[in-house]
Amino acid sequence: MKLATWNVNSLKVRLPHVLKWLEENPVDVLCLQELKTIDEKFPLADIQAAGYHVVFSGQKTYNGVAILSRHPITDVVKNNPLFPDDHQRIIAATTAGVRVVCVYIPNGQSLDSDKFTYKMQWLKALHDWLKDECATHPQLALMGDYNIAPEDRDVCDPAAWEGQTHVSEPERNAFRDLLALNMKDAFRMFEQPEKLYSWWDYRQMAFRRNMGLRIDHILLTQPLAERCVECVIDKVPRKWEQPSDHAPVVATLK
DNA sequence: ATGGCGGTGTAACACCGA
Repeated sequence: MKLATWNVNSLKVRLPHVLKWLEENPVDVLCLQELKTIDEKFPLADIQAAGYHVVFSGQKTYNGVAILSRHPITDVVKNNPLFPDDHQRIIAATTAGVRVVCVYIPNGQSLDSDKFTYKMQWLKALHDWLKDECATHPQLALMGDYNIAPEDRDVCDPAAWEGQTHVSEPERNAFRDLLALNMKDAFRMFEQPEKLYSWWDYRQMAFRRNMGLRIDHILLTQPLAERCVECVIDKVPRKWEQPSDHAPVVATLK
């Protein structure tokens, strides 16, 4: 069984990429972030025609998340019940026996901004909610765009990023707090190539120069971690025409 | 130091992302 996550940066623009990628990578579950579209404009028929069940929570212009699955989807929750939020950044559901929590964690902009305060409050509320969710659902996967590079080895140029959002100690502490809910970063369970990232800026030919960050993650509770045999970042669709700036992350469970 | 690029909304540029 394969679980994947991908920030598509506009599903309207990236639908052909998603369909092509799913054809080549028929994963069981795919979490999407940054749909940037209202629910009325969600390409439901195209996704269903590709053989997927789907649930989604969108809004105009920003944010928006979805869960696609080859298996029936039940018990859908939109947003964190502990954190009233105008942004559509969380959708959770049960499929194939797994509680899938799809997140688009706030960017944070800069450490002295109101958006950073929002990010940290959002992360604390996520932790508090997941504490209960993990107890209720022992087989839980927290997947999405975290906008956090957990360690310096997840950053192309740590010196250049110092003092910026995504790499700060408060954010990294929040990431460790999630791991402390007895979850494993699937990517780090295995030997990995050095300098492998999941996001590269559109500017300055950052992808060709591999100037990236690893900010998209799959965290697995212990029972799922025990089943996990591989976790990869697929850089292939980042090379396609008009790509998302993020690459999919894929975990394989036995 | 600033803006690079790309998407959205809207119809020339502002806002946002990371």
